[in-house]
Amino acid sequence: MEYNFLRIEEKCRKLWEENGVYKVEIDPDKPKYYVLDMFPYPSGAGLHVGHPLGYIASDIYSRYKRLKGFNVLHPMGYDAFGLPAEQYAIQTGQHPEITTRQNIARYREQLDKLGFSFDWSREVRTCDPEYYKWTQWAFLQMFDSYYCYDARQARPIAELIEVFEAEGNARLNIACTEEISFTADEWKSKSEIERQETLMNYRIAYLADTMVNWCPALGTVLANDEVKDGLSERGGYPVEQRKMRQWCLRVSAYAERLLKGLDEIDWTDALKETQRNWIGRSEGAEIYFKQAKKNASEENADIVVFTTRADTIFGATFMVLAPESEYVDQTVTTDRKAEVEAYIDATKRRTERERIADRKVTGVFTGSYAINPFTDTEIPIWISDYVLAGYGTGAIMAVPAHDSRDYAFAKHFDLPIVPLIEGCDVSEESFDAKEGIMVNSGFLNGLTVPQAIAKAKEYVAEKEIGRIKVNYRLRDAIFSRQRYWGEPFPIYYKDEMPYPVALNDLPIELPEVDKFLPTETGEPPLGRAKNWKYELNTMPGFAGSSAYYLRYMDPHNSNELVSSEANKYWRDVDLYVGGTEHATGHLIYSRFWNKFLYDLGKVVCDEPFRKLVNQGMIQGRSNFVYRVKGTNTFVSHGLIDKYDTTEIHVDVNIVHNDVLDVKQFRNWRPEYETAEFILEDGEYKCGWAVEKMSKSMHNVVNPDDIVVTYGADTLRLYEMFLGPLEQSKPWDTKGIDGVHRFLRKFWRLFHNDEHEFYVSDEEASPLELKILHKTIKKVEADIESFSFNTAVSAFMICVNELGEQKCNKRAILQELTVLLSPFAPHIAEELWGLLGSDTSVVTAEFPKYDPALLVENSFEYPVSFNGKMRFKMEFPMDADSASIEKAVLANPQSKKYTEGKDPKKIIVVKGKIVNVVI
RNA sequence: GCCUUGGUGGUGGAAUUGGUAGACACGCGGGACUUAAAAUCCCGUGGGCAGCAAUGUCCGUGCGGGUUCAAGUCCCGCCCGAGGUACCA
Repeated sequence: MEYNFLRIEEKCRKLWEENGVYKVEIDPDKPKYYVLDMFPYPSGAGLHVGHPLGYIASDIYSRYKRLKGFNVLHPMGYDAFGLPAEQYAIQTGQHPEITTRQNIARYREQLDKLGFSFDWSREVRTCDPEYYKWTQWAFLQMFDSYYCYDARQARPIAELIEVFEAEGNARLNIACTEEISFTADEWKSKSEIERQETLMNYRIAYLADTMVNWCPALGTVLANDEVKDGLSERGGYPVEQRKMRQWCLRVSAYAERLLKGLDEIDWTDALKETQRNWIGRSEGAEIYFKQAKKNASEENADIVVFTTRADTIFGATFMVLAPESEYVDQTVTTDRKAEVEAYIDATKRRTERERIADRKVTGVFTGSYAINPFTDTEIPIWISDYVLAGYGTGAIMAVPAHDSRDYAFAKHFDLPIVPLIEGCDVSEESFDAKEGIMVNSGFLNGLTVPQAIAKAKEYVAEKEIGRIKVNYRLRDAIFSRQRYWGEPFPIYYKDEMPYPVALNDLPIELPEVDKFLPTETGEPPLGRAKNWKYELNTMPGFAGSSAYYLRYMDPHNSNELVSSEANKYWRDVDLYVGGTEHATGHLIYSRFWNKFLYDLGKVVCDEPFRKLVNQGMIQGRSNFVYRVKGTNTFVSHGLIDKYDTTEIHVDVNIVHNDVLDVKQFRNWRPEYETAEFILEDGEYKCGWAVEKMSKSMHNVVNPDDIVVTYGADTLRLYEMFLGPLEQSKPWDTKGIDGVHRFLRKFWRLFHNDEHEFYVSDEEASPLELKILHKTIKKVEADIESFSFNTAVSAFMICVNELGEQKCNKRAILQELTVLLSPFAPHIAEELWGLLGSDTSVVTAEFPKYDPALLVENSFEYPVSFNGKMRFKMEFPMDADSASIEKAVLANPQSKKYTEGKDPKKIIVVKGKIVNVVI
């Protein structure tokens, strides 16, 4: 009976399945623990070895927590709506639902082979109407809510209407799209449509004309986090700015809470920092600039700017408006009109990518002037695309001496530069640092920059020439997609105004269409559906993934997203494992969504994910062969300098430790059947490179292949052994043999030379117990700190040491088996059975280590002289410093290093080291 | 540019948080078993110098300084890689 992993693993899967060992129910007698993986998008390529990395880690932790007596919720599902399935559908006509279902089946098959302890009875799929019913439901709740800054929470729209009827909106401090004001009478005199339009200004899910990232190639808009460098994340197509009427979510209303919440959760600093930057809180002031009389009428509104450097206002020598700014109309003078329009037109035509690519200074003068409220001087108003319409007020006061962008602009258009900080040199570049003493700044002179900022803000507020303001970079999420394969909006239109579908009518199911393309008139694909009376857009990918962790708590509930009983028991995700790529997308939206549901009283936790661990990405490691040009001869990597060769990617699955399997290579492709090889040391050595894992580079390693060759337990251990979980690393099968060897050795501890299962009932020796308990202690500490690579090492050391002892004692092996079960569940289960247990190892108890067994009675002290370790000495554990000092000096070897001198000092660190200073 | 990370043998990576650098594994070299191979096991393996040898000795954690009895670890100044972000006022 050799270690036959294929037989063992199949047997275990069946056993677990038949006994439903991973099924979990609410159990008030046990503490809960919720371990969640970011659910995968089931792509057509199937699972590669990179996917399971995080799943293995979370599975180890889940199994560990189970052994520790926790009631562990560890579910899995699929993020099944998305672009690739739809793109495939457009190309082939195959319905995305069919391909998605096939892909899911394939994923499931692959996942099952790896021995995960998921409770599949709780599986969710975002494209399932029973699931997206609750996505639609949440949307309607947002449609029916507004955000109150004073209460710091979302409230029902009905409440707002009451206030409007009673006193208008003057006293409200609420999140809105546009600042407007009206009285109760004005509200009452509004028509139904006007009222709906007004309410739209406050809804958390609202419709608005916004600048969106439009991707013509995909025919849809994209969220900011779906655009990378001006290209779409999926497909890499150009993206341009366009004004469109779109559904949006008022995420920005939650900016402050999203920021504050970060302080309470156990995420890495790097990830929290990324979110903080994305939210981008900046404290500053809005300052009102009057337009100079000579070219302004009385009604012209003040131009409001946002600045974090109110202290520099004495150096504001001009103003700049964004080309899309609403101030453009009131400032442009008749004689400048043509030029200004030409400029605005030109900027509109440039895509974001073009703007990033060539960063030339461009701009145009409006012809108008504004009055600097601090200096009372007139300053020109310009327009330039370096000012963004979407941030602050879309207008700035330019301080060329202390802002590099303003500086470049001033130099280019020859505008005055006034330095405001003592001793700074602005002849070559601006002085952007917030340090130094103010000069040329009236009443701010002599103050330090931070003092001046505070004083200037105070002044602005006092004189009512502006107000103190906190600005956020975080923008509302665009929530419409002009796509087929997504959740339909539960919205219908009457007189062009949107109205919610009744809750009883949910879900609004995705209709059938003849093609998955936009209609001839340019409407989204849903425009093709017969008798479709609802919104034609669908929801974006992040809609379905924003609250899926709640649905797992109560996945079959048809009355509620999650029952309050289930929610009160499972509360929040204790451990969330996934990639960093979701830092500014899913992990912001989810937190927002959860906070909204929290405001509604539907969930009990404000933050959804208590602890978050990011697994690193697994990159591909490509291999190359080198063909001599014009021949079918291939040269080993060490000899390529001597030939003129072409580098060719070779399938990594026929390369082992960078050595090509020549026979398999000849069979790989027909054209290589007759290949000749120039070998070195009798082998063909391949070149290699680390690249993204992809089909075209022939470096995709499928977990199935590894499982067939080595077994799931080896794969699990190896992926953990590869290095720290958080670190990105190339996949490399070098070394997998070592891990497999460990499992075989482990197996042999229980088997005699005739391959029969054999354990002795003898009592374990103190040394054997010590080995075991040392391992228990180390492995437990490593699991707790997610240091799975060192835990695997500890197992290897343990087995080596027990092997030396020829230890096959039942007591030792029983505990060791349980200890190993989170890492290599199949082999552990099999041995557990062989040891005579009639229950599964899954339900065993994690062994407790006994500190008494680890106590040493002597310790080997390294003895150093001037910090250099020279030799070691044995001491009893209870030796005191004085006796150690004495013994060290009495040691004949010491004489050599003290060179006859008396030591100046002797440092004894108990249990650590002795250092003699000469 | 800014933020976050990381830099240790031929390779992946350890190092109890300031206390024996290189655990564990791969690879490589040597040996045992075998007709042979596979499998398995044992020994060696950072570099230099000295020695038949046990061993001794110096140098070594990206670079240059510093603090300390003691630095891979702390401080200051650089260099390089990875990820995020960027006319955010």
